[in-house]
Amino acid sequence: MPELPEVETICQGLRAALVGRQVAYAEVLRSESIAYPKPAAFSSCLTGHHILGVKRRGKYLLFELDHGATLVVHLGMSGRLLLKQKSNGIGVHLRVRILLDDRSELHFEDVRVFGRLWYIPKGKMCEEIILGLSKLGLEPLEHFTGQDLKAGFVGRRQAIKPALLDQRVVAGLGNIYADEALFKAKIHPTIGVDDLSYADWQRLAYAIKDVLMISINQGGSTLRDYTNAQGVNGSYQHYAWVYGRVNEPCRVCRCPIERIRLSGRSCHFCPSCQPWSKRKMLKTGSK
DNA sequence: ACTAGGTCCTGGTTGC
DNA sequence: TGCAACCAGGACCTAG
Repeated sequence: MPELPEVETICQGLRAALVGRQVAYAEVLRSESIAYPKPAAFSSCLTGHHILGVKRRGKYLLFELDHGATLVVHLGMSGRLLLKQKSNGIGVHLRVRILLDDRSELHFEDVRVFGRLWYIPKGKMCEEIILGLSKLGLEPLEHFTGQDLKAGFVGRRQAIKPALLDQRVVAGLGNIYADEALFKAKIHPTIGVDDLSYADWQRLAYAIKDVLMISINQGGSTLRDYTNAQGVNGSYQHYAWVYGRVNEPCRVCRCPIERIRLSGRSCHFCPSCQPWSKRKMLKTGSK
């Protein structure tokens, strides 16, 4: 599942390979993968553009094109962007194929078809077309403090774990790194956002930055589908504190890691390092 | 305004 | 062995 570290890793790899390249042709193999404009228009609009830069915002990848246009990609659950020297047949999950002027190809593969691509023409802002992008909150790797984090949840009473998945507050966190950051900050995932102390928010902001930076240095996490643009797996999963480690001993206290269901998502934590405490807990759908 | 839960989608896993 | 049911989850939508 590509979250901020995985998208950042892909972004860095693609920037090195794609800046200066020209799109020779774009082929859409699955129309649902194109969010804007219509698939046929997407192909014709993209053709001929030079790629000037590659950036990341939250979990979105933005390819800056010449003549003021932008190609935006969200990988969703299982999307991958792979650089190929030439396509050896069409893979089952290949959704969009972009041929470049040096005969290399950029393949968008996506098993579960939750990923989307947008072509934003000159004169339009990405935020006009992509609602999710317009609402994105703080970039945790930029200036980002406990105060900022606390301010993002003012007036809310949700449990902290599902709250952290809200991209309108923190851009780029997903299920893996939300669990990891809460462990590192020693905060139980079901504690309400209105019940965290200032010290909690400070520890959490620091923990979010820390787990994201460590994962970027490991090339992200590979749990099932993810690889970088060169097809190489990430390795953060080998160092994860709690995510994907249900019933395994905590790396700090040896207490078995637990998994509950919270707002429809799996949630991993150490019941000893992240104690319930005396503070108010929110009702959860845990089983 | 906020929150929980359903939906999309497919391949892997589990259970009978 | 084979089939059906279930599970994973990011973003969006709807209902309460």
